[in-house]
Amino acid sequence: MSQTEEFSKLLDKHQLKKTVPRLSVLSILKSRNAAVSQPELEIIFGREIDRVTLYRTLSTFEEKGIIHKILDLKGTANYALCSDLCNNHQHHNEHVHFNCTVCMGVYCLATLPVPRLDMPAGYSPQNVNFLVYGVCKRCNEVASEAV
Amino acid sequence: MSQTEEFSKLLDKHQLKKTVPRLSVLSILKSRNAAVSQPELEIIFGREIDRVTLYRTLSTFEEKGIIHKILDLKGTANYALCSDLCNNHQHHNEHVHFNCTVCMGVYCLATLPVPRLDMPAGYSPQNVNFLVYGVCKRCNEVASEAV
DNA sequence: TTAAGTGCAAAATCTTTGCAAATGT
DNA sequence: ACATTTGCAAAGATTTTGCACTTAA
Repeated sequence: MSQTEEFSKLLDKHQLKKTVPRLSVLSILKSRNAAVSQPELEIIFGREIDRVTLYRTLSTFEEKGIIHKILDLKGTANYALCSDLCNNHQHHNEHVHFNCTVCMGVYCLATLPVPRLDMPAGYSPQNVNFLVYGVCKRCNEVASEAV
Repeated sequence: MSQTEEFSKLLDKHQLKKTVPRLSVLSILKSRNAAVSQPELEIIFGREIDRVTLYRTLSTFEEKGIIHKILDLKGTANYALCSDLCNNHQHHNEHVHFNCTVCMGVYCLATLPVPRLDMPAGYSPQNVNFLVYGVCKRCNEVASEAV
């Protein structure tokens, strides 16, 4: 299935029209293996997509469970496509994210399972968000080359 | 040791002057066992402390490692006093936080240790942030009484 | 006394809202 | 043709900056 078909199907599934801004956002997010920050998306699209449209696109996608939001160190929103397991009721994006303090990139560590936790009595957990701060692989490599 | 003495010592330790805004902020945070959001602090202080002063107070406290910041569901900053283990180089606030989706409160689950994680090769972790979303004890109780 | 800290005003950002025009189905 | 979605303008909210006045040491 081509990417265009895939996106069409995805938007259809959620009764969303296939508009240029929506397809562009999906295309960018699909092309990355890291989460993309909202400011970065604004820069990528420039005048092609209005800033307000971007806000609305991202929030409808998030409501529908098409993408998920990761808040980084600075509280900036970063977005990544959800896996097929996501739906609009419960996001199963239960993997660990890594936020690099050098390049500020947000990476999904899909291979690391989120450990199980025993909540104190009375608390009903719904979702978890595990974020590790540190220096990512690429920034570590750049640092060692510079020596 | 009285609370006043305690705060004086804390501020001295970090070469910060003992001003009214700083002592007030410490006093509020000390009186809570949950983290307090910045908007809530603004409401609590009203005209007593300028909004800008509050921003500056919170950011210097965070830099010095006196308090730590937890970003909630909505990306709003919540602040809590650090334990004695914190210092300004490395915050050892490695415990799990719970963010209630009903009352929006942020609670420190100090009894729950943060599980150890094996990072993929090349990544240098510095700090972790484990946030669980759900319904807190009090909101669960209120809900069951209402039935 | 004097360096640090505060408060006010104002700038710079970020986010939301209302509505007319454009677009997808 | 019609409901949805977009883009613009403008309002609202949040955060930062500059500077004169105040305060702690």
